[in-house]
Parts: sequence; structure tokens; C-alpha cells
Amino acid sequence: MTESSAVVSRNPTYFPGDLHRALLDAAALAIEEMGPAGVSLREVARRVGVSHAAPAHHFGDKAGLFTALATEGFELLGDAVRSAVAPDPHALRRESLIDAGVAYVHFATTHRGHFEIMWRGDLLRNDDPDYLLAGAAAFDVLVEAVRAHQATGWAPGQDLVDVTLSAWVMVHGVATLHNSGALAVVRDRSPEEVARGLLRMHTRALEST
Amino acid sequence: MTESSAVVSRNPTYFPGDLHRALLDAAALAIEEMGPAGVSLREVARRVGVSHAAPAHHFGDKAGLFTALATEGFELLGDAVRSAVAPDPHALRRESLIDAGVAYVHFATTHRGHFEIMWRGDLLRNDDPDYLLAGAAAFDVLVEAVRAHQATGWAPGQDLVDVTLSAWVMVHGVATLHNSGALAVVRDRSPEEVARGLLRMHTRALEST
DNA sequence: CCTGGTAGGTTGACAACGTCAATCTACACG
DNA sequence: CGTGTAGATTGACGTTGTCAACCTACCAGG
Repeated sequence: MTESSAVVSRNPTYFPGDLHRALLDAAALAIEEMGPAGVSLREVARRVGVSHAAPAHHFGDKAGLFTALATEGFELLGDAVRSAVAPDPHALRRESLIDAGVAYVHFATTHRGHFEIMWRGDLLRNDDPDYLLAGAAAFDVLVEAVRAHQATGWAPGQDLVDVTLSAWVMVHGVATLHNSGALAVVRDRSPEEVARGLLRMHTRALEST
Repeated sequence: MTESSAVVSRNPTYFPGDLHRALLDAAALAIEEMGPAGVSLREVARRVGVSHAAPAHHFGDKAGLFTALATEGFELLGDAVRSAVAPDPHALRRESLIDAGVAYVHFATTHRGHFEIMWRGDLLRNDDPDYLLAGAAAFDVLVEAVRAHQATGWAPGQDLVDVTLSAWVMVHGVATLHNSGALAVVRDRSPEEVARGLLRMHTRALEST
């Protein structure tokens, strides 16, 4: 321990562990702290402790890093919503849609680094196949939440995708307004509460249509 | 006409007309074309035909230009919603809230340059007094739209700000999802149509509560 | 041992960017 | 005619994204 207590590789060239992972984590944290516009590849490299060109080497370019982060964001978002909907897949509950929506908003507030980059087409390659696929998969999770809710007899006559779109628009509006600070100016309720209130109204409105 | 047909000032130092105005217009157009992240002060200056430092000279810095543009955006948005609500201020109509929301979405799609910058706190000074004031004024227009609707006997028991918040979240969700391209992936309906459907449901849900 | 080959990072360079101090220019006013 | 000043330019500096060239540790075959 003459040097320090940090784990240092004998090899100065090879990064100790998964640099890919470390870069994504650092990027997410940096976005959370400084906003997407304030993050540079060199800043991310500095945080991880590698050369300034290492991030570009791994992800092609800046858009590549952000695209990878956004893709991961969609996967995490899907996971979060899925586990909120179905703690037990066989127990149908009348709150599944509401819980899904609240989980969406909760993810947006607790994973700002990921969430903020997911919708910024000017910072990433929004025609990337993985990105598109992950986005579609996340939407499918929302559709499944509605289907589960509909299976309890709710809103039997409504088009599945239409109802999903309605709920999505609501929770996405809450999430983005909150993250831009606009929600706090008007009301000091938590975004999750606002979302829950909206979704309750939504489900009641379509109760037996 | 030895030179060209363009209107050229005899004076090379003074910009012919309102440079302030020209810079804002160029910035809005540039954002629409390249997204906020792709716009540089030098690019804006190039479009207008002035030196690279002229924009910063007028607006302090990049955040200053974007803040001014966002502030103008809130004013324009307020105007658009206001004139949609009350073509005749004495004619109470049951559609005033719906028209207001649709106008909100219509503005977002037809003024992307302004709308996209209005919510990006990392690119502007979101504690700027003018910016905050313009935002609050725009929200007040939404509140007035709800009040007008409520004056027809709709949703008499509901809190004014709460109902406004609900409608705002919906139309904002539609606007942002559309502008990020996500809406088109799921449904090919126009964002205005989606907003109208949502608001119709919203007004029916609270019809006599 | 040693001889390539390759994956993983580094280095150094370049143009473009935001910002700032210094400067210049045309006008207004005395 | 002289001087102040608002409006815009110039030139410089440090930072950024990107790219080509390079370097280093590891691996396989002889």
C-alpha cells in the first residue's frame, strides 16, 4: 500500500473492469448534474480517468454514446414499468394501469440522466435500430399494462393502442414538465401524485365504455 | 445594379434594420432545422451575415439568446392560445378548453424553433425574470381558458388550477412526444387530433363533478 | 523463444466553438 | 470642429468533437 488504497491494474493500457459500463454510468451521472448540453465526451473521459478519445473509441462518436445511453434507458424504463404492473402476473388488479403510469413518472425523476437523453433526437441517432427496438419494446410494456387492466373488465370497447397512447401522453407530460421545472412553479405536489390523480380520472372516464 | 439586387446599406458597420429581430428569427429557424444542440452562435451570425461575435454582443452569451427566444416563445404561445379561446370574448362556448389545448399543440408543431428551446433549462437561464414572467403569463392564459369553460357550468366543483394542470399535462405530453418523433411511430394521426380526443375525454370525465 | 495479429487505449493534431478584451466606425451633440 | 458613445468587428484564448497514427498487452502457431 505504498501507492494508495485504490485498486490499480498493473496494466496502464487496459482499463480495470468494464470501461463500456463505466462510461455509460459516468455519462448518466454527468447529464443528471449538468444537463445533456453541458456534457462533453472529454468530461466523461475525465470522470472515468481515461484519455479524452476513449469514449469516441468505444461508441464511435458523441451521438453513439448518447444513443447507447438512451437505449439502455428504454430497457430500464420497460423493466421498471413491468415490475410495477405485475409483481404477481396471475393476480389481476384494477390498479395495474395506474401503477404502470406512476412507475413511468417515478423512473423519469429517479433516472434523469437516462430519461433526459431518451427524447433528444438532436443529440443521438434516432434511426439507430437498437434504439428504435428498445423504444418499441418499452411501449409494448405499456400496452401490456393496459391489456392487463382491460382483462379485469375495464373499458372493454376501447381500442388497446388508443387507450395506451392516452395514458402515455399523460405520464410523459407530467414527467417532462416536472424535469423542466415547470411543474414545481405551479403546484408543489410530487409528480407521482399528479400522475396518479390524472390516471385515476382517466380510468374512471373510460370505466364502462 | 452593378453589384446585386439585394438591399445593401451604405454603412458596413450598422446592420440594415433590426439585428435583434433578425438574430432571433435566424436562431428559431436554425433550431427548427438542426435542433437546439446543433445551433451555434457563429452559425446564427453566419445566417444573418454579421460577424461571429455579434450575437453574443446583443444577448450577452449563448444562453442569453436562447433565453430571449424562449421568452418570446411563451408570449407567442400565450397569444395563440388566447385567440383560439376567445375569438369573441362575450360568446361563451363549451369548446373553449378543447380549442385552447389544440392551439397549444398546434403552436408546438408550427413553431418548433421556439417550442423546443422553451423547456431546455440546460441551454438557457431558467431563473431569468422575463423568462419566468412570460411562462407564468402563458400559464395564466390556460387558466383563463378553463375559467371560461367553467363559466358555462362545466365541472363546477373542481379546483381551477388542478383542472388547468390536467389539461396542460395532456397537451404538453402530446406536443413533446410528437416533436421527438415518438408519436409517429405508434400512430399516424396528427398531434392535434390526438390532443382533441384526449381533451374531449377529459372534459366529459369532469362534466358534472 | 519469437513472430505476427489484434483488441483496447493513447497521442497529437485540426477545425469549429463560446467568450472576452481591444478596436473601429458612424452618428449625435456641443 | 471635436468628442462621446452605441453598434459591430477583430483577434485571441481555451475547450470541444473527431480523426489518423501509434503504442502496448495479450494470444496463437511454429
